[in-house]
Amino acid sequence: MLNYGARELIQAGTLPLPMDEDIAELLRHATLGPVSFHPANAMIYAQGEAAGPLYYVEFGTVRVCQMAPDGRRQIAAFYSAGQVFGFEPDDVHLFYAESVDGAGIRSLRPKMQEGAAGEVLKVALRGLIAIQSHLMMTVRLGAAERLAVFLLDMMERQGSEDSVALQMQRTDIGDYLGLTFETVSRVFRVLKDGGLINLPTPDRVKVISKEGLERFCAV
Amino acid sequence: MLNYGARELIQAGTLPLPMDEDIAELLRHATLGPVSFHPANAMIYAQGEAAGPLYYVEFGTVRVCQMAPDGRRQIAAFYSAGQVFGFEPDDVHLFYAESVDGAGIRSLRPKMQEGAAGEVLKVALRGLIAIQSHLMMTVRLGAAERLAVFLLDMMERQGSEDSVALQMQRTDIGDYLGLTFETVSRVFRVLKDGGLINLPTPDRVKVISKEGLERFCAV
DNA sequence: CGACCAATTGAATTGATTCAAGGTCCGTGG
DNA sequence: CCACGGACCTTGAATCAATTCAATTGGTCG
Repeated sequence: MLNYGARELIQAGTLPLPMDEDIAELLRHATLGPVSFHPANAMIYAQGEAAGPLYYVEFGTVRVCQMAPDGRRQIAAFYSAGQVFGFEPDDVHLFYAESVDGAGIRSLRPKMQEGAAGEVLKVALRGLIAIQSHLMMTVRLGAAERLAVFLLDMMERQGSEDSVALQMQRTDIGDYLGLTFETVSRVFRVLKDGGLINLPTPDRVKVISKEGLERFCAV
Repeated sequence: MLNYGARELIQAGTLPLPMDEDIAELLRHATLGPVSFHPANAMIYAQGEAAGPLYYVEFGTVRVCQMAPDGRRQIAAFYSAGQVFGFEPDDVHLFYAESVDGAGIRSLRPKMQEGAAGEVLKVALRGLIAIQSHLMMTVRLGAAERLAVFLLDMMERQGSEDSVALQMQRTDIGDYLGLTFETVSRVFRVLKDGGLINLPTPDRVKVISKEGLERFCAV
């Protein structure tokens, strides 16, 4: 369901994929602010703050996270150029957003009088589903499987068949996958020793066997 | 946000709470089928099957799950009397639903021509958010914390201040919390030895210190 | 060159799982 | 009525995966 109104537009995916058509449609019914630059690790909005506009990523990468009272951080999603974030189901932000690597962000205010509500909902729902299926895979998979899924998603997002640029550091990957950064590092080594990937530099992954990665995560 | 249209009606909660107003409104714009009885463990709809109507729980408990190819099962949510389930973001069921303990179910077909789409979306979104925040807590909490959160949620759902009736067995609780049934059993013992709960019977939990349980899961 | 930050690696520890018995409750049939 | 069988729950011991703690390496920028 949801085939009652929002239908076929929603597709599960582990990472929020760029969904050009819907976003384009959303942009058409919205006023975009100017590009503001957020240096690495700068906060975009805070947990607990009143939810305001949406945000459109012009360049760079953004992480949307939740902080537990014990200090542990869970990253719900990464957003990169062309994607929209800032949806939250409440008037107050339950999550906070930060620039990962220096990002250009525009505020995006849907023109409600033009009936943009439907467009907003579509994009919002897709985002929710993406986060949900990411969490679903996270709870049941082991460390190596999680990283394999992550790499395959990144390849798809970046439109590459054999390499991934990691815009975020190990700690971010860990908090996204529910692992420590040491475990992420160790798993990279396991995949490398297994001949599935290469790490020419810490922030670039050369995928040698996509099939090998896929074999891990048969979901 | 989603404060564009679906707003304040959506509230995060770990378990889908009965949301009388919204559900009542949804029922008003829908045709309800007769009550059909599903004995314990009977399937209500299958994974992969075309998504059809929604379902309203008259009595009993229902579990909505996903099966991984390796045979591991993840329960996304439990639904009990007065709740609606069967929402899925696709034309095809990504999840399957079963009766837990013998449940009476009515099919529920929204009357789209009467503009029921909005009502459906509200209820659907709340369900998604509930599942999401449940998964969010699952990934980062330890076994005892997960069970504490679960018990507190059950208390709230059942409107009790000091006891919980467990309609489901240990395996179900385990698959819901991402634990094995042995671990669930062991954690019950730990909580009991810690003086936080009592287990007069395996399916009834007497909560001695709600504060003690809450101290665990400060989220 | 030195300082700093990220990443890697190792060793010990923890937490949950797996495998393997028992124990309890309940319904059925002798 | 009691014995038996089966389903579920509990408990224990060994194992395994990931974390924690502790260096060490590598790269980058003053």
